[in-house]
Amino acid sequence: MTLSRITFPVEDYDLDATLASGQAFRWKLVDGWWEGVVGEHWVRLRVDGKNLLAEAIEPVGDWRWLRDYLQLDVNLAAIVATFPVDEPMRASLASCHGLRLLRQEPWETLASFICSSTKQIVQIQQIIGELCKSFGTALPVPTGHATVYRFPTVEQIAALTEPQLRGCKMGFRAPYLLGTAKAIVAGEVDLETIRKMELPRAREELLKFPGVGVKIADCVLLFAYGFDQAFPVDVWIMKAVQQLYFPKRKVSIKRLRRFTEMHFGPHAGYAQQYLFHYMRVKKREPQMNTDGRG
DNA sequence: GGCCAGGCGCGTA
DNA sequence: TACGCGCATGGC
Repeated sequence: MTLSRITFPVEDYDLDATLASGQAFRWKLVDGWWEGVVGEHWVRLRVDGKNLLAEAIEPVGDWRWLRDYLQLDVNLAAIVATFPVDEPMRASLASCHGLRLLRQEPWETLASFICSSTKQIVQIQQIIGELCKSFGTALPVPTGHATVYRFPTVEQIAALTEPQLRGCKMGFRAPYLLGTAKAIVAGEVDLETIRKMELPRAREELLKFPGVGVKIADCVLLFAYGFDQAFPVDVWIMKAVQQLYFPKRKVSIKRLRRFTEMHFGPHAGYAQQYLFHYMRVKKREPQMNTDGRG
């Protein structure tokens, strides 16, 4: 098999932060490269100065699948310019320049986040890894590299049993994933149609799936469909908004939601990702100040 | 060994 | 509408 290489000029693209930020779960750092699977392609990535290097197995075609996945044409500075100017956002941006949102395949994103509820990111990675290895189709890889697998198709998952899924350590999420796959195969909800909908209608459609509430729906809307206004509120974001914006009084989830919808602008989802990243870094390095000078 | 993790669904008030 | 709880599993 032939390996194909390409270089993309990039600016402000923090590959490490982006691929490890809990929006995608299949990337592994191997010998300084991020190795993963995008669609039916094994691929590895590295940023060197102002270049993003990519390698994949032929045939790779025009690389558009990768450009789209990595959102290389997005003008991050223009997005950041729409963020509110306040201390929490300043600190969040200071914690990480170049954090991006990916554009992932809807089914993989939906299935992954159904498996994400009350799980740590490392555990989600484990579950998804098991799922792909057990039920996904093997893909060609360069010689000397471990075999990788496609994310299982909707049909492949729908054909399984609950115990088979539980074998991937997903516990009580198994019937949710199975039910969702079956609903799609039965044509009850069409993931491609959602692409063309307005955000509220799109969210409504996703909420029809078992195991999908507002949080998981918003993750899919943001990470797969590119609805930048979607603002997933998980425990970290709850904590972030409560601590950083309302330190003196306890706010209800309802008020908190209304605040985020008003406050963060047309690219609220990006702002959310910076807040999420900031809170996680802050917990890891509690001795550091927000400006990084210690 | 208890606590928590990128929640959801359901029962009860 | 608004809580509160159980649900599997594993890292720390």
